[in-house]
Amino acid sequence: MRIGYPCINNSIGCTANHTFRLASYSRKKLLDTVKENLDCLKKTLGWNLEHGIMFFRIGSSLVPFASHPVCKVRWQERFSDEFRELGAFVRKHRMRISMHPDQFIVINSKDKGIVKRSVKELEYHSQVLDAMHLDITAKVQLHVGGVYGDKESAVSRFVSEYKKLPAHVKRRLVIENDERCYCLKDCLGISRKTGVAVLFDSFHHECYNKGESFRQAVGSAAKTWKRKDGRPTVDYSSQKKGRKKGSHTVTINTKHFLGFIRETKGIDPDVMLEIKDKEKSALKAVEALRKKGKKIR
DNA sequence: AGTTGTCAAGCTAGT
DNA sequence: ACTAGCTTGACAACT
Repeated sequence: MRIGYPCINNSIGCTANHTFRLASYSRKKLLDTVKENLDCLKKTLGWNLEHGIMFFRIGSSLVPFASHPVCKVRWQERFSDEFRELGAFVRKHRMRISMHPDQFIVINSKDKGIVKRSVKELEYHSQVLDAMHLDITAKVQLHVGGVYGDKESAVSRFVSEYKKLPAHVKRRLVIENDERCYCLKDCLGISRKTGVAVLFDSFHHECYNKGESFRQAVGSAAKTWKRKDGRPTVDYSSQKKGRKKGSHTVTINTKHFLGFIRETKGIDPDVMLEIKDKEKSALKAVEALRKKGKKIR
């Protein structure tokens, strides 16, 4: 079992998420920014290793505007050495990497343009992991998308768009239950139609579910993962007190977390903590699990 | 140097 | 009609 956090480490004084305004795009600006981001990513993974955190989500702006028509730079080739080195580090230490395209990526949209741009963005995400020469256990996780007042049609659009995706995208793509539109049951239905693996999000499940316990839910999602997909991964968070339903907690609630982990016994997924204070909660989680005698790689 | 409005992109529920 | 929330964070123009 690995513990991870998404996109940014606030303890090390750099981020791998530098971007810039589209209006100030230039070839040089892109190259400088990517170099800076890759340097920081290396530093972040080094810090993670030192602290026993073996799972990390790379932010989508690692290569800003990579899927935008403005970007003509062959960044995979330009930075092939850097990507390869990062990937070698990940493989050497048996770390896990994931990515999560943001909310604008909607492959079941009714708007063909949105679908097309979304596919481009999915290709970019896969290309980053490909450039690192990571096997297909490095996943790209995506929400199903919009409902548009007719879930049945929206699902069938998802299924048909999914089937058309390039193979290099499909082999990394997993779908995640969300807190409003597509619950775990919906995702499992899509999985049956497509073979796509389902990444279980515990907090979204708490917001929107069909009465399944954590244990049942984690178990049924895990069954959609094939051997080649690696250990199932789950997202974990909890509600921020006093805020709107769906707000992520600022720091980990250790008791709630350990309760969740207890429900995953025997499945032992890799756990991504979607919590605002990022690496701080990841450290708390690792420590809490070690105290319980859990083996954390 | 520090603050604040704005940023490529979408959708839904709540006010 | 408008905003919060989602991986909210980071840039860039302003005090």
